[in-house]
Amino acid sequence: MRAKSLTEQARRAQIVAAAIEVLAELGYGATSFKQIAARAGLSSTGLISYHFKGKQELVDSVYAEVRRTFTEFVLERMDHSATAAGELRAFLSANLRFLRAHRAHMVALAQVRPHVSAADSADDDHRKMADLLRQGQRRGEFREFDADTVAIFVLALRNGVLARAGDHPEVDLDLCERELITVVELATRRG
Amino acid sequence: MRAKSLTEQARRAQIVAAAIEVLAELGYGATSFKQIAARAGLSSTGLISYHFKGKQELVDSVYAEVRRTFTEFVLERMDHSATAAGELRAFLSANLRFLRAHRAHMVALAQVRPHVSAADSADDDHRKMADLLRQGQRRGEFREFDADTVAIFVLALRNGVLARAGDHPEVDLDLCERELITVVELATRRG
Amino acid sequence: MRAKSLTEQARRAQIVAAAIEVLAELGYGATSFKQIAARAGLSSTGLISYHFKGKQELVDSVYAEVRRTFTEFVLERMDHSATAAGELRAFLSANLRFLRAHRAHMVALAQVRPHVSAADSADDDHRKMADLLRQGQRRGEFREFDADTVAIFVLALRNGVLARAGDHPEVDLDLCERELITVVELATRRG
Amino acid sequence: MRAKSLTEQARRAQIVAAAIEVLAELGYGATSFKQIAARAGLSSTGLISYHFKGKQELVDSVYAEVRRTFTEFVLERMDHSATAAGELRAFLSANLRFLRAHRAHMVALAQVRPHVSAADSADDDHRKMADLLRQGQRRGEFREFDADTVAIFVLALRNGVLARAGDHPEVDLDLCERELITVVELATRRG
DNA sequence: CATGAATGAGGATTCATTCAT
DNA sequence: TATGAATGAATCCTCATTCAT
Repeated sequence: MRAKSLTEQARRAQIVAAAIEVLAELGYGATSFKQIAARAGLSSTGLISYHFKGKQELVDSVYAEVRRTFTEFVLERMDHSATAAGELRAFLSANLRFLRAHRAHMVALAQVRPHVSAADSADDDHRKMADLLRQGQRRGEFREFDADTVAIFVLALRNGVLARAGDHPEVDLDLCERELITVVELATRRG
Repeated sequence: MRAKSLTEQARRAQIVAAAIEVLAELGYGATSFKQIAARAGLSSTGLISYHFKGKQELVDSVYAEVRRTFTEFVLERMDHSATAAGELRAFLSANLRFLRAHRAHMVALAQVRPHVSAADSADDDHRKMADLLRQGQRRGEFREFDADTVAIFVLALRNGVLARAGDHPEVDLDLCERELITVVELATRRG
Repeated sequence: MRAKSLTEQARRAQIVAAAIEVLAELGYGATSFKQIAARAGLSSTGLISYHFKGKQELVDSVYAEVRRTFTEFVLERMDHSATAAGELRAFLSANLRFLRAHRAHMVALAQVRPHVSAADSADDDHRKMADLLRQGQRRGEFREFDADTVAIFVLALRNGVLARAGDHPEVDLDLCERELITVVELATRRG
Repeated sequence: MRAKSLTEQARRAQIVAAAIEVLAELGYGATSFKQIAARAGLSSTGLISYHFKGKQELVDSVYAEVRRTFTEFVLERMDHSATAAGELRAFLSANLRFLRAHRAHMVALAQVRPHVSAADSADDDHRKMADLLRQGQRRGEFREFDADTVAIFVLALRNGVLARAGDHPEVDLDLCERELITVVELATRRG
């Protein structure tokens, strides 16, 4: 595993970026190396194979890149000082804002997720969310519930809203954000 | 649109059933006529083309069949006499039980949905759910919220749970069902 | 080689008629058993295979039928009593009239000719035409020319006009007929 | 519409040449990518699809190539300085000589013409011929006739002779050429 | 590094034909 | 005889990948 040169890194990033755009526009099934190469302004699909061992590595790279961008975006907007409830709220907020800022990433993520080989890193999300919920329970902010199960719910809400909003541009994201926060609060708070 | 003979219907059903299995096991991308024919014990992919005008018709038929099975299953278990809250509860219950009874159908549905040509019948679901919620609001069972938005949430919960449980067999569906009902009740009830 | 029953004959005729229509409308390449069966109101392509040993026999039958109809039509309108020049004129006339009366047959003939297996019966035409020309020469009606070569020309004119008129409905067949007769007369007459 | 590299051009030319040979030998119906690839010494039909967007583009390319060769051949042998009658004679001459020099092209042309997508360029031929005839009439070389109709005849003669000679190698092309020129002259000249 | 030509497996689909009923 | 279901070869085409330059 040699270190990647700068050019190498730049090319990979360029290809991944193009792949994200194509995935968002055409969907996974229609996303071929040809399309990606065209979008990236490359003159040969061979270059993609040169930089990525195979389609799978490209898919995984796309996934990793979207995740990285997403995580960074969310982390910047999380409220770390405060309560678990506050963090949860911030998390949901950040997600909806990410959709507004990077819709293509969001759609590409949905397209790519079923084909990612990596030990499902959606599990990471799940674990972190469950931990946050448990923390809130220990602090007495949240009622008693099975944290793993409710973690599924919270992430399901997140994913579902993103999916719906991705397909239906008419969805009012501000309204959605407020209602989502309300719903999650009602569902989790103590008393 | 001629009537289909009995044999015809049987073959189509057999092919659709095989397609559902293959979709559930291999995913949409790997579901070729070859795979389906093999699974169905057919000697030629030509036979699929003989019974279905094209891949799209097969995909749509799979979707329709899963939907039919699903709707029937859910309807049998719905509580029509009672309150909107009761109906909502019954709906969620039925969904989880369907997953237990017909896991392959559920997974195939997820695989097939993005490729269905029919005017997105996910919108049907949405509309019905929103109507149910509005009815509950008029009857004073539910608090004030934007019904269309919360409909997104309820269906998102349903879809997310099914997806998660589809991938993670260790999920305790009974527990999941109870928590889900609790969460939705907390999120929607008045007061 | 058993004699064909009446039903058999009728069925064959029906299939051939349907084939002629399809050939005229869709061209040879798009003329499949499926199309023919549909046109003939048959419920199975198998029936075609049952009545014709293979596609080739059907093609040949179509050719034979069109030829038969055509020859009969032309013969009825030929002027047998008179001069060779008169016969030639009558032949050309009859051809153009046949096009008007049976355009589908004419087009189907053109479609089918390249695929007919029969020892090219276009040669028959050629031989007969050359004979007629030679007869005219012997009688002193026609100038000296190589009859076989000019036979090619006369038939070429016939075929070309039919082809053109088949494709271009705006062609004035009356005008065409007059000019054609004039041209052939100028080209063949003595002196 | 990017410029084609030299290799690209060469391959395309090679494939087109192979297609012409196959078309001439087997006819349109039997001319598959497989046959063409085999004839061209290619290891895969995929290569044809790589160089041509589809079968239609290949067919059109074959047509264009044959047309190009043909036009070039004829133009080189046309007598531009002289009378309309002279030009007409030169045109007919050149056509017959082309058949001798490039029989395969000629046969392939006939095979391919019905499947060419281009706005029927046989109409071009027709228009040019009619113009030539009208010019001759204005100059007093030709008798009065309907130029559009006689243009059909001239081209019909050309096509018919080529077709006949294509199928029947025993046709004496020299004789044919002389007779053809005589016939056309008799049919068109004034007085 | 980058190019673009080449490869061959695999895709859906159409077709004439066969066969049991 | 007639039906319609079944067959398997053949069609064009797309794809990821490889390789010489």
